[in-house]
Amino acid sequence: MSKSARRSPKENESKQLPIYQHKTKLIQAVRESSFLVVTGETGSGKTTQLPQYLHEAGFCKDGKIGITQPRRVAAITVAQRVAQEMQCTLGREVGYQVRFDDCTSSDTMVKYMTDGCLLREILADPGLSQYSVVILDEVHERSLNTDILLGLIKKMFSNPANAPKSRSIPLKVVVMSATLETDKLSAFFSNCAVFAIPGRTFPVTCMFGSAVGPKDVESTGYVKEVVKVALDVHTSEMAGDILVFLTGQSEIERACDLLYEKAECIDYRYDVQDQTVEGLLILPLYGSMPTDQQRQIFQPPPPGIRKCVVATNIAATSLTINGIKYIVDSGFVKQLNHNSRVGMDILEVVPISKSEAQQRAGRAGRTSAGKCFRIYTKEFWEKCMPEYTVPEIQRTSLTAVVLTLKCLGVHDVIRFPYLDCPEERFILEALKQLYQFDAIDRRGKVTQLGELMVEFPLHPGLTRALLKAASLDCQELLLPVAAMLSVENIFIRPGQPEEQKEADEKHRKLAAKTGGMNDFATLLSVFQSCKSSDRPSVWCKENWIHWRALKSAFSVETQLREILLRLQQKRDFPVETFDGNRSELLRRCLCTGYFTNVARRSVGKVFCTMDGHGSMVHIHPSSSLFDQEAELNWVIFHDVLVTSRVYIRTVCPIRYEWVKDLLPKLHEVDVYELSSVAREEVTDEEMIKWETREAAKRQPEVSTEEVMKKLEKRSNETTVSDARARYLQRKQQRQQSKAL
DNA sequence: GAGCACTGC
Repeated sequence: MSKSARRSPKENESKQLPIYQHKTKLIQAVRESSFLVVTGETGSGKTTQLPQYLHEAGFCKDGKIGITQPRRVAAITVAQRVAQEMQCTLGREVGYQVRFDDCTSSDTMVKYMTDGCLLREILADPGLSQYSVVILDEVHERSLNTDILLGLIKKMFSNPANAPKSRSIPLKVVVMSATLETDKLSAFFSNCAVFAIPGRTFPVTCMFGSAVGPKDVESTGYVKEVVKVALDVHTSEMAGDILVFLTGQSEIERACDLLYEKAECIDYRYDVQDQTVEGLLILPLYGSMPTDQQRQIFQPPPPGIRKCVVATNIAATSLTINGIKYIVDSGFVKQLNHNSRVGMDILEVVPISKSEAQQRAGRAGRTSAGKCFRIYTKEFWEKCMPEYTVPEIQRTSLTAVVLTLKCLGVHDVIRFPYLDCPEERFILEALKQLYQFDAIDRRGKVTQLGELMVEFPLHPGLTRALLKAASLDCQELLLPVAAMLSVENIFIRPGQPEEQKEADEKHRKLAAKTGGMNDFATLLSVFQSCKSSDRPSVWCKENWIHWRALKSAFSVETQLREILLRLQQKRDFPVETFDGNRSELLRRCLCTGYFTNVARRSVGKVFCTMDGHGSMVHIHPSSSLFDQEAELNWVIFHDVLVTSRVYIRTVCPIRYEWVKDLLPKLHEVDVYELSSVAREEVTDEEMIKWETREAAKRQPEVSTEEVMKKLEKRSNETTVSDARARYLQRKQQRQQSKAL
């Protein structure tokens, strides 16, 4: 196809982009070496232009150009724009692939996709033989999947002997990032060249405040302060919209309430048409908000009225709002951190990093020069805020990641080339869990079961339960449950007390339909009731269920069903039989994947986990088992939430006999022994030595009951009580500030 | 006796 014949009306526009001047040199740089780092801030045009340049320069002769994005919307919208610029139909030469939506064809030469999709492709084709160029975009965001891809690609090149032989020509790799830590990226890829492209944004003036200092890391006074600053901006600054960054839904609603109170006006929730307060349009924005309400954010305000969006971090990367000129930054974010010592995820409010603060400020300079009002002091910035956000790979449970790596032939998961290494105990914990699920054996080798498990986009425990169900021919029970547990929370709990009462009542009724004693069964019932309903969205509204979440659960269930069917046709599945009732069948399948999440009643309403940490937990009030008088001695649970107490959520009662044979597995393997196995494949000789040592350690006279008694005596983990103490302190301060 | 940020397969 000739260049002149395809001159696009957008071409002149593309030539205006900062990247255009570097076109020849960029193509040259990609030709000359295997790796290239390209840096450039927003507006440089790197995401849309570079793939086109490479396409034009003939890089598609031997394969596709693949470009990864951390988010679905980005992959789709960028592909749309590039297809338009190249004047072709989306899905032909230019396409995209995200979960549930594959818009590519055999003609596709330039393919945008999410990083998770490319990772899945590597599983099927470790040499990425279809690609001539792989471009990893937004690497500075350090998403889990991008980090894994970086390591895998580095490994692919580091040992030529290991390199897949399916390729005829060497792969070209381009890593694109904002101008952060570029030296680190270059060093990671054998000191490759770095290409810097200037961005095209406007200057943002940042100002520090006086309200939050180093002593206020635990306080919540920032909501009031943020409101004050926003009102100041409104009364004293030139025209331009305001974006306020807070940490969560309740805070945002409180801030919006305060904004109205201060301006003596009506409640924004009741009169959507009249949200203006003395020329200020107040709009909350957070992820779980209904989509039609979210859409309002993007509409320009009426003439003469200033828009003030009060948002979570969703506005930092995922959504871009036009016309923002002022930022009010609280300096905090809500972050999910995995704690390997307790095997729990803890959601906590922490100060943002300096790089994140700059990212937030940058949101004010998209269309013109802006201002960023930070409510914290310069001292807070210096003493409390880290340079960079801890990458996801260092604060997340690695069970699924380690299984993926193992299936890709990475035996030594500890010495895998990570850009930033996760703590060794995170990896050991993952190995231990995989061993407990029978996904790997004692040598750390993937079992047949593990090979099946890696195919499912689920947490390995849930996959384990699903596969058990499949072998008992009752997958119909588990498929919906697995789907429901892997989407966002489906139960709506509104802020208004009256609505809250109504929602709780509806949810209680839904639980009662299945006997009111099993939260997993409730999920199954909600799924089925909604699916068989004539008007599912209306059914959801009536029952205070998130229609959007349920819709995605339907898609997930279909996908899981397809994967299962494919595997059943391809491989031999173990077949077992079971006689017992349906409720027992469901619970027994769940036990196979959740025996790491078993708790036993200790004293009164307190339960004690059996996972080796012996944490004291309570059943969450949202559970149908909360306050049940019935004999409840053993339960399994889906997750843990640390707030005023350590709560377990999505719970169901089980019989001790069902997990009796599984529980010893929790203490069978010493993680430090596993670590030596993790490092490399051991020889038979070493293995025999190790097995002998293990056998000596396993004393047959120690019964499960005794192990459990020992476990119950262990005190609660300090980090959990720390998190709890922090929570209580915040709550108290909040109440005090309310009382004032 | 109730406090779930955001992504992704």
